[in-house]
Amino acid sequence: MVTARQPNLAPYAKVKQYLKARLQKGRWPPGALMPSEAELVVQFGVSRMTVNRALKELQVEGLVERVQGLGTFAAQLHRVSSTLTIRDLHTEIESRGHTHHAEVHLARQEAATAALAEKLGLTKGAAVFHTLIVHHENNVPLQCEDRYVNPACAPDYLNVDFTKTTPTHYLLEVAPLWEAQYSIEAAAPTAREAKLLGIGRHDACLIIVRRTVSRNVPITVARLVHPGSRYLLEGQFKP
Amino acid sequence: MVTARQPNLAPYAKVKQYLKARLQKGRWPPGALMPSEAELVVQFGVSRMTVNRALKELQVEGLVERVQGLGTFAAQLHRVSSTLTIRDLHTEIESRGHTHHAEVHLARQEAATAALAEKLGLTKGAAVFHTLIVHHENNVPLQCEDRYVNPACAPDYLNVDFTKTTPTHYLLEVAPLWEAQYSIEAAAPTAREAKLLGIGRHDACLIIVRRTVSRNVPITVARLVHPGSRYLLEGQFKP
DNA sequence: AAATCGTACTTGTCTAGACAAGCACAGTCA
DNA sequence: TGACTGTGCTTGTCTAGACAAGTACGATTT
Repeated sequence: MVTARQPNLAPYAKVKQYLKARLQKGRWPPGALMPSEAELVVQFGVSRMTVNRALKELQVEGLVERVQGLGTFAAQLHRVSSTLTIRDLHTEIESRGHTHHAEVHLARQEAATAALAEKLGLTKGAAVFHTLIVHHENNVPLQCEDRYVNPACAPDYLNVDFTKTTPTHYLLEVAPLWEAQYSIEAAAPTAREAKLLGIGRHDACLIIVRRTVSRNVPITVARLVHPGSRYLLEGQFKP
Repeated sequence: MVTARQPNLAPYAKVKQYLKARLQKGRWPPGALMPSEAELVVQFGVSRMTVNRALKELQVEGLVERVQGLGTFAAQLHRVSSTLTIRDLHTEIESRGHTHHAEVHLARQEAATAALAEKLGLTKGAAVFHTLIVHHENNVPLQCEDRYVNPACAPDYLNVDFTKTTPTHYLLEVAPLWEAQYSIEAAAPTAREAKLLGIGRHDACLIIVRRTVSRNVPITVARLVHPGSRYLLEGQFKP
């Protein structure tokens, strides 16, 4: 037993660390049967609940697979999955130590088209709030935010000063987030977007379309257009 | 107590469901103090370990925050984060019920440039494997895969028939995945990529650059170029 | 007034044992 | 041969109690 690295580690954490280290060293190839809870109980001299916790956490992390009646198996790791976090742009820019400012190009009430009404759970022609805001990082346009909001969720939306707070931030305050769908694609901007972002009509853009729902009521649909040359989504995966 | 929806639900799951439902209804605004474990023990007539499990799982899901000595609080939900899974392209296409085939345009050994050697943990001029493969979905080019592989991790890489198995799949078999970094951006393809994908030189592409590491040894660096009009990354967030 | 201490409450973790449920496999019976 | 049954393994879940550790707050002392 060579697990005496961290003497003050909790017992469940010791078991977990031991298994994780051996998994990484390739002790159990993907799909191989790992020691049972009973064996680990004897090996570490702890109770079964403690071993169970270690294994359950490894299962949540995707490192092992457990089957009742069969045993615990080393996971295949046949996928690269990582947590993609879409944060509030203002926060993201500030955290880089840069300055953020927003230009509000449009903020008004409109009548919903059929397609939009569908997405926001309204009827065609119902009132919706529409804002068009360009966000700058160090005075360079970074994002064109074209957003429609369900007035029922945020009646005061149009009175907010969006040069001081972002729509994302305001909406999260007003309506706690309970569901979101997004899609990411590369495409050319519309003529208007190109002009607002100060880029060419045929420059590639990274476009995120996001729809959020709170308590089963659609809140907002947003189209976020970023100049491809200035925006990068990054991520990391580590078990 | 109105939690008798699922009579056969395990006790810990009942507690969890109860709290989740009330959180969603806004019973506790973000940051509010929620019932303590002791209170829930009395309310549900279960042991503390059972309540603890329910709360711990809600914590892992990001719905509550717990502070030792203070209590359990409703989480802020001030972030949209979801698991972005990058799967093997072959599997992804097949799961859509479409056919996949690959054209191998290049598969040879080369000498590493300085930049490449850096990324693969080799010295400049060392041997690297280089493949250039175009993947088709229903005979339409979907991805141009430009990949460099560390020969130490996969000595037989160049002998694999990549019309039958994808490099991603083969490498995951040979070297279990332990770390990956990726970036996603929108940009124009190179002239060669445009030709291989059958698109215009100025059409927007979604480009994923991925670097994977196994057991602290870099395995491969890949540049995956997708025509923007034919590829979409989608995701969902739901607590 | 400021620093210290004690107390009550919280979550974090562990134990030893229990029963249920799922799976594989050997043995039995028709 | 084929269907059934028992047995021994596994994980899934629960219990009642215990001690540790962190926080807030009031009471006491300096």
